[in-house]
Amino acid sequence: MTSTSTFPTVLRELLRTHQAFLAYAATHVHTLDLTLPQYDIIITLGDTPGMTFKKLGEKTLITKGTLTGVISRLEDKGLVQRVASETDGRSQIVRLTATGEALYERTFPEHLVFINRIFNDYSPEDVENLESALLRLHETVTTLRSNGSGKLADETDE
Amino acid sequence: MTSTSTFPTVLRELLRTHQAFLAYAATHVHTLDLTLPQYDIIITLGDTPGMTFKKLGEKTLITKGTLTGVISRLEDKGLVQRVASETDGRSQIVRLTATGEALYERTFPEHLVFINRIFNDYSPEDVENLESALLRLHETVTTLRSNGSGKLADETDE
DNA sequence: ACTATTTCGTACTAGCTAAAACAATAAACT
DNA sequence: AGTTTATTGTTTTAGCTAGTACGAAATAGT
Repeated sequence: MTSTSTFPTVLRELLRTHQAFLAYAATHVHTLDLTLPQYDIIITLGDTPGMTFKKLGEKTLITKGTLTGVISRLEDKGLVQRVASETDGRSQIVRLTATGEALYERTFPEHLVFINRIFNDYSPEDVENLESALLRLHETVTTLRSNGSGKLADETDE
Repeated sequence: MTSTSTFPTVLRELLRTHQAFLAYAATHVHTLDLTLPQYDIIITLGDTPGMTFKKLGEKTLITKGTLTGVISRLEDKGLVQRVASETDGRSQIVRLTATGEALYERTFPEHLVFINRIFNDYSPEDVENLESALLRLHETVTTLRSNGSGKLADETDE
């Protein structure tokens, strides 16, 4: 490491790529007058009878506090609705309204085409390699986080 | 592609990995009472005579509007300062104060160790492969974005 | 039954984000 | 010179984000 580098370049590239992908996806979603998280909710609820906040948050990677706001905005737009759970007094079921379902049916196929265009020039192995490389990094980071969280300086040897 | 998948799984994994990495990096940075973007500014300015908002934004991937706020908060903490450019009446130079410089000197080495721990079990080729895979995805997305931005259905040929 | 703990969604805070509109300055062009 | 046009940083707006505290309901433990 000669390192005038700040974050190692691989990680900076992870941020850059992530950002570029979000910007790309947004170009399509914004034509629907929705934000990316909002559309993520729509396509997650599409073809389902609805689900609890908890499950919806797990699938979309949106934390519950944030989710409350996103769902409220979608409710204002008439695309989703909250229904009290019958089995659990604490839970709310979120599901698409008829309008939301119609939006999903109308736009999701073209959204898939739009997204999948990215991989036009990828072979199936290319995609798989990329995915497993990301998974490895993900798992490495997660493991580190649950172990030596916060502090370092413990030791460099081992 | 059979795809009942929402976002293709590779891309969802990109988001997840990105998110996991940020969470990991944050565990260290938060011990310094700084946010991730704030610390990113510190280490970008470290060992430099300062730079304009424009350049700082390009390096950290923070847009100018956001940058104004981040810099102001760092200024309130006494870590950076704005200096009017002598050559360009529009430009402001941002640079570390003595306190900021001291913080940088004191914390950056351990930050590097903390981040580089991620790649302990990676061979140099592993790192390089990961980086080039990300670069390929990045470039693909960027190219698509500048071409068929927004609309699809135009044509699949070219 | 009765307290204690956990879980679920909401409310609130500080902060990041992109996008658009703006004022001041600079550069380019006549 | 004087008039566009572009660039720089700030402001404003709507929205996402994590984190914390909260009330209500469920579960566990006694």
